[in-house]
Amino acid sequence: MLNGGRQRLTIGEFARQTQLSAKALRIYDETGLLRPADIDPSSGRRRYAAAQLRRARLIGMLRGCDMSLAEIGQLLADLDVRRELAADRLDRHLSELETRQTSRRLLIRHVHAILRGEEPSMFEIQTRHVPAQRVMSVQRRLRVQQIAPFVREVKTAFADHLAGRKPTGPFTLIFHNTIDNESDGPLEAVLGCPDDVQVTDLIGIRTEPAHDEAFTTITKAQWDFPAILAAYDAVACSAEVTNRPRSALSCREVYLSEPDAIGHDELICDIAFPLG
Amino acid sequence: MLNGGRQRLTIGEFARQTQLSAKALRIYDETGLLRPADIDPSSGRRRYAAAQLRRARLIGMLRGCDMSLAEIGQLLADLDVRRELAADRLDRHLSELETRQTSRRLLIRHVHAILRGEEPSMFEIQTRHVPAQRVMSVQRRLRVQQIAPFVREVKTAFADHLAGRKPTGPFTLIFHNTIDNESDGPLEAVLGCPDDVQVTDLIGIRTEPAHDEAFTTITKAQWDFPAILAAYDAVACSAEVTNRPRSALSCREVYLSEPDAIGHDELICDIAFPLG
DNA sequence: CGTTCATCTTGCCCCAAGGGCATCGTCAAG
DNA sequence: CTTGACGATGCCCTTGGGGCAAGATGAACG
Repeated sequence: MLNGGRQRLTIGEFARQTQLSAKALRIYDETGLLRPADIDPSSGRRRYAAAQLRRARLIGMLRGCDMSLAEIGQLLADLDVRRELAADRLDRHLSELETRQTSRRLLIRHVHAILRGEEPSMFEIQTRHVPAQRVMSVQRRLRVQQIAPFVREVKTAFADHLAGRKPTGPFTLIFHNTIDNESDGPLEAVLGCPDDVQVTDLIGIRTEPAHDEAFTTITKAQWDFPAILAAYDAVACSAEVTNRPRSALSCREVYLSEPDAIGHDELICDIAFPLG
Repeated sequence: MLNGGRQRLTIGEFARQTQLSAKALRIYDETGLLRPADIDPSSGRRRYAAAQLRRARLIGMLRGCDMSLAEIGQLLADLDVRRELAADRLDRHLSELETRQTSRRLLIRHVHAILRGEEPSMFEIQTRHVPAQRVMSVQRRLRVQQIAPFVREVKTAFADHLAGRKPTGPFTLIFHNTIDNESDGPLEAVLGCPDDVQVTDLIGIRTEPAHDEAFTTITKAQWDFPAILAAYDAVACSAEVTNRPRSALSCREVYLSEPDAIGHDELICDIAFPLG
């Protein structure tokens, strides 16, 4: 037989040889991740080539590593271009997994201390007064994965707008679930600025009122999700917070360092709860 | 004020103070994980007590550690009984996370070698002849989490049925995707037995045909999911398998040791592919 | 007192990555 | 030619919510 007559495997046979389910293979076909070598035009049956087994098993292993189909698709596209790109993507995925695991470990230590009835020893809670301050402000609704790009964008915009002048206060993320405005925006980024800085299309100007706040300073390792929940919990449970009424202001992260520029054990920001 | 008049928080206020979403709180209410302290009978509004903040934050942190709501519910129930039970459950969860991460790391090493174009160095593939053998057999369709209990049950049944006599072959799991219609193929557990052993309600008797097979022997660490996919891949990609036609027989795991009785670096089983 | 607007309620649809079932079409062996 | 094993498709289910709509309510303001 000629070209069209090469050995073809039915979906069941292919599934058996790849440890994948037929249903999964149909999904990989639909999403374009792994198209069968050809499809019988009369019956619609998928016919796979033996040469596709490698790719199918690779997909199965990457899924086993909790990589999403979308990311697997990108990795396979990279692989067709240059092997190193795919290897780099895999390395990035592994390092995300490791960061996440380290973070969960840290959080579980905190929860364990709580379950044993101990008071949180990993965080030192302090109190301070913050004077009123004029700030540049950008506010937006976004999902967890969109936070990092948003922060990068806003930092650039703030720096451009200051045009070389010094900010008058630290870069701060404010997590309000409530805003009297139209946008029910969860996240606001602010940066203290001199009096003569004006609004732009992107950047608003407002005055953050003076207040007291309870806070704790955390390292970059404690800042990764989900470990950061431990810090929030520690501040929220502290006597300073529970013994005074909560302020109408939302809780916030006050940055001391540039996240990309520091190591995991260096201090990165304060987790701060305004007090009423 | 008396009992009913204590300070109550609306769902929005409660959400803000716990870093949870209102939607999540409604789900925790529906599932009984965290019922509001009371509900306004006329408007149906949920009203939370300040004392519930601790439990809510605990739930948030456990979710951050990828614990399911069902398991969180069990942990909280344990917590009401005795603190140590909850702490033990948390430890078990962490150790599952660690095992999983170790396993993914191992699998990613294998995938990395593949991406670099190397041939798998972590597995030595061998070939052997397996003579025909009379076996006790139990076959069932089940999901991944059901495998361990099934194996325990079947091992006990086999041991009881042999009544002290020695099995004539190793305990083996055979993964046929091919028996029933669609879905994850059923799992068959077999154990070599003397000629006079008879069938029971649970246990069937059949003769496994003689065949050649390619196999590799793996450690317990390599046996955990998903790392075991690397071993399957290595055997499936080996010259022994690709250069000979596949047998009609399904691939299998031939056990050398009792999983619960060995350490992570000890040998546990062969991954074997029958050859045609 | 009424009005506004923020907030709350429920209900519905959506996500990934399939599992499982039913129905119907097809292929191959006896 | 029949039968039974496969395959294709479509629909509903899962987890833990996100998002939105419509309607009800509460509180603050004039």
